[in-house]
Amino acid sequence: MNDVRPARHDLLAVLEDNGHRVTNPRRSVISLLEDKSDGFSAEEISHELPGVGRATVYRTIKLLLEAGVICKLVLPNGGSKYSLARVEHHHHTLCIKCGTVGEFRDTMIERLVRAIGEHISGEIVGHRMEFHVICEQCLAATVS
Amino acid sequence: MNDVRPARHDLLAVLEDNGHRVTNPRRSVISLLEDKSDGFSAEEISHELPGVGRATVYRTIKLLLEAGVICKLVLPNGGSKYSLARVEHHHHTLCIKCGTVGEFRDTMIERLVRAIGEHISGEIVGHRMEFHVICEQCLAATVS
DNA sequence: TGTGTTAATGATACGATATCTCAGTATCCC
DNA sequence: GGGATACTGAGATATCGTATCATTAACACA
Repeated sequence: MNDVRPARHDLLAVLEDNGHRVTNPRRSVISLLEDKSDGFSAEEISHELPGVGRATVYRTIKLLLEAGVICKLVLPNGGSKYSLARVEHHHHTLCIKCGTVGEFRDTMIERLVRAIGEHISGEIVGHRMEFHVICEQCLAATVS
Repeated sequence: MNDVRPARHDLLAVLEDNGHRVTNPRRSVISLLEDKSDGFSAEEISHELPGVGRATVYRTIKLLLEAGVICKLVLPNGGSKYSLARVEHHHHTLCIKCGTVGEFRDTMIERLVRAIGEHISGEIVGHRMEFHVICEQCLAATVS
């Protein structure tokens, strides 16, 4: 638990390894989102990179997603956020105040999934679990 | 587990109790979605009710959502489905083939949430858990 | 180091989803 | 039955993500 080490992949190298070209727009996108520690949205990245086309931002994010180095989180309102996939299989916390995304890993969940699987009709092929929280920062801000 | 009894609320009465008017468009929407046992989307309802404005469909669904008698499920692709909230607090299964939504209740999950809460920074205010499955029908269809 | 193949780019159009606006209408309290 | 007002629906608008396609840049190879 909480073994969220910043196992910094070289995202550019990942693209290269997957047979994609290293271009300037991709460099820009990647260097920006490597600094985002608490999740980011595609539009956010796009706005912060006026020199890069919106389509390219979306395409780059999709490539990284397919490579498994970032992961997608669909918000309750239907929007999407992404976060660097620091740990292999993990789940997310989502602050309902500021939208910060965190990640954690817990083997109890996997055990639970297996246990529940035996009681559900059909075949389980995946699961999604997320916690809606008020993060430390927002808690502190509320108290004041 | 699996205690999904059809505890049929009178959805119209719920609206009334919340101070809303009973109108013909709302009657149409509600009577249609009371027959949907495996989830529905707003657009789906709208298409099946050409006589009712799209905005009204969305508005009615939102009212029912606020009243807590239906619940919203955000799909991995960002779309939304809704289902009648038959059991108080429950979780969903989502067939990745046909999109059918099921619901189930399991106290193990709640216990797990409490246990994990002690290890997560911040305050947990809610959670969401869903299982991606291939439902019985789709399994049967695949075998043939 | 040049060059050709081909992947990548970005402006723009498009589709899907959901909300907003606002004049006209229906509800329901009295 | 009448009136205040919540509700309706057509259409405009906003947002998110993808498709199109002419132009440009990457990179393997000579």
